[in-house]
This record gives sequence, structure tokens and C-alpha cells, in this order.
Amino acid sequence: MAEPADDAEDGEDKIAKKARLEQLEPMEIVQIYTDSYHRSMDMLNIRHPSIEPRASGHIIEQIKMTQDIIDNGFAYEVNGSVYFDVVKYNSSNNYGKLSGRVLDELLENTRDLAGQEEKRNGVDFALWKKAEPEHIMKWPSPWSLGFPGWHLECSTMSAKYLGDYFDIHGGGMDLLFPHHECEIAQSQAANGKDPVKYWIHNNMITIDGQKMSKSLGNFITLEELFAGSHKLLSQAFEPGTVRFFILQAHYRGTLDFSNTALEAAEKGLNKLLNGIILAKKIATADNSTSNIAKLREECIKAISDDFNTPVLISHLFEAVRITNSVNAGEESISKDDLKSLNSIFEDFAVDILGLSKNQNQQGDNLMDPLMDLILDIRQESRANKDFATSDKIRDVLSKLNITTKDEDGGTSWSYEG
RNA sequence: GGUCGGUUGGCCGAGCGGUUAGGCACUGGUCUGCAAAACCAGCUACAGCGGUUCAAAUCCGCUACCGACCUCCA
Repeated sequence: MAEPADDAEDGEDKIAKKARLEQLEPMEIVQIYTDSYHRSMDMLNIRHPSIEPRASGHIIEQIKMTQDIIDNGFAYEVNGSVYFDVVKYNSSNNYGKLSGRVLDELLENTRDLAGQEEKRNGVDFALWKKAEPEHIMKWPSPWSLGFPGWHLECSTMSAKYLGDYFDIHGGGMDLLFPHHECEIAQSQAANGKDPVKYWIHNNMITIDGQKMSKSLGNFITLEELFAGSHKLLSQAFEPGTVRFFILQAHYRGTLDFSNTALEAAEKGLNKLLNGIILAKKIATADNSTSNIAKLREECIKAISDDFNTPVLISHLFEAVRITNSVNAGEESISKDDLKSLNSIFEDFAVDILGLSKNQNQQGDNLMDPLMDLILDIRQESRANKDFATSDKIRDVLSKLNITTKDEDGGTSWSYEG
């Protein structure tokens, strides 16, 4: 059973600056960002974590872990600050095993930087820092009035809520070193264990091939993406489209956002979702022209192969192709296979990838009878060869984002709100 | 400068030594009153230069670009 925990980093600096600027309490700023983050996650159909602990609520645990590391001889205190002794740690452990760094090379490379003079070596990192007078968020500790080091919060909170050895730790590739490397060192130094079984690092995002950065002016927020309010975007993109777009690339590769790529994703997703809906109502035959069981195996293989979502999606499009071909009378499917086909869509597209049609057109008391009436009138004019009227109806509906399709049994419609 | 990773067709994006990835766009065909959708077919690439191999987008080397990290920033 997965027990997701999302670590809300509510540390100093940016938050403190913002708080001074807005004349609010630091924790009010944290709340504003947390709320906005939750809204975006909800829209993207991302499930809520079981717990979202905050670093500032776990000062006691962080002080204890610091003390444990000192007691075990892997940290030292200087002027009220406590530093992790990386060189000593490395003599009995392997600092760099996650990121592939070699300590000797790191030591050679370390530059002389301000604020380093307290440390024995440049590679050492702070477990506890004594606060300067202007520092807003600070707490008493055995060493000083201060605040915990950055790497410590993850170690203490994950250990508290997930146990001191848990299955999966995620995060961006930019955190691999030094942050995650230090988490391992802290856990080893405190209790002699690796904290994590599997590390999953996702790659970074680029915009039109360039890295996303505020200075380049190509920084796009999720809110802007959903609203279409950015100069690089020609339109708003549904959260579902953004989700699908992200899943079409592997998480370990860089993801390149662009307007054209998002437009392509929107069309592709539409095709997929229409296929899923259609598969629920196509006719069955005595036998099948496609191997549905094999298709399911391919899907399992793809997602089992380091979450290869792009390959999984390519198999789902094969399922859509089969659905459409059956619908067009060019292929056939048995009753059992259709059931299996629908469960492929349900299991992989809906449950695993979290893709589903927006519920803005089903069972509308006003829309449905109105559309029945309009399409009925159009059908009559077509029967009378009054194509001027029938085309006018179709054109106006099209402008309202209602697409009509003339099929054998009548005209169907769909609304892309 | 150091370490690591990337460079795939018009665009996005899989691929881990031999087989059509997939999506979008485009072209032709079927269907349609005309469309749309759908189906069928076509376009079919691996940064450059060498090397290994019966066989390389895939392995090795060099070059050129791009990026991440190495900045007590969470």
C-alpha cells in the first residue's frame, strides 16, 4: 500500500522576504503557496498525499537527529552551528554513492567561498545554523538560537511518517546532489541505515528547447497554462491535456514545452478519450481479429519497465485503432475480448495514467433535449436536400465548439468546452 | 574548469546490436449531399567524423552544440 507523503518545505529566505514585502506572517505566505499548489494538483488529477508535514513543525525531531549524529561522532559544533563531517563519514561509509561523486574529487574542486570558514572542509554541510539577528524563523536548541539545515527536514520527517527505511523517494534531478546524497549520509550517521530503497528522479523542463527560467522570460506557471495567459501560448490548455503531454515523454528525459507540442497533445488526447468512450458501445461478434490478451501484456510490460508511459500510451492508441476499426465494420471483436479491451482502457488510461473525459456533457437536462431538437431539424432539412439550412446549423454549432458527426444511425455530437 | 547526461523524420517523442514505436502535421484513397470523424496507404530519421561487428540510432573514440550539478538555495 502506497503511503505518499509530500514534504512541504517552509524554510527561510524566499518566504521571509515575501513576508516582509507583503507584511504578512511567514506562515501565511506558506499557506498561500500551499493552497495554490493544491489547486493545481487537483486540476491535474493528482491524488492528495496522506500527509504533508512541515519542517517548521518538526524542529524537535531535527534537533534530536542532529544530536544523534553528534553522539555518533559524525558532526561537530562551531560557534553555535553544527556541521556534518563528510570526510570522517566517508572513511567508514560511501559519500557519493547515489550521485556517483568521488569525495577526493569534490575536495579538490571546492572553491573558497564566503561563510565557509567554520567548516573543517568545504564539503561539510550544516545540520544546525546559528541565526543572525535579522533572521525571522529561529528556534532554541542546545547549540544556539537558530534553524535546522536544509537536508535535515527530509530525513527527519520521512523517518517519522514513513519509517527509517521506506520504499520510494522521488524528486527532481537537481536535488540528487547534494540534497539526496546528504539525506543518505544523515540516516547512515544517525542510525546506520540507508533511508530509501528506490530513488526516482525526474528530469527538468525546457521551453522551446531552452531551459525554463525567469531571466529568459519563458517561465510558465501551471495557472498560466490552464488560462492560456502567456505570450508563448495561443490558447488555454486543459489540465488533462497538460497531464497527457507530460506522460507522453519519459520522466527521466527532459520535457520540452511548446505551444505546438501542447496542441498536438490536445488532439491526441481527444482521439484517445473518444476511443475509450466508443469502446463501451461497439458491437461484438463471434470472434476477434485482434489479440487483445497480448495487447494487455504489452501494456503491463511497458509500465513495468521503469514507468515507460510513452510506450504504454502507444499501446493504448493501438487499442483505439482496434476500437475504431471494429466500429467501422472493418474488424471484429468477441464479447470477452471487448470486455478485456474496456478493462485495458479502465486500468491503464483511467486508473494508472489518470486520464478521463471532463464530465461537462453527460446527462444535461437542458442541453440534451435542445440538441435533439436542433439535430432533428437539421436531419429534416437534409432529407429535403435543403443543405443551406443543414450546413448553417452545423456551422453555428461548430462555432460553439459543438462537433457534429453524421453517422449511419443519425447525427452524434460532442462538446469540447 | 570538474563530474554526469543529452543531440532521432516538418514538430513532439519511444528505442539499450538485427523487426513499422506512437501522437501531431502533410499527401493520396475509401466513406459522405459537402464536411467532420474513422479506416487504408504514403512521407520513414537517427549531430559530424572515425572505429568494433556478419549486422550500429543502439557499443567504443574524437569533434561540435545543448543541459544539470559542483553556489549553507529550499
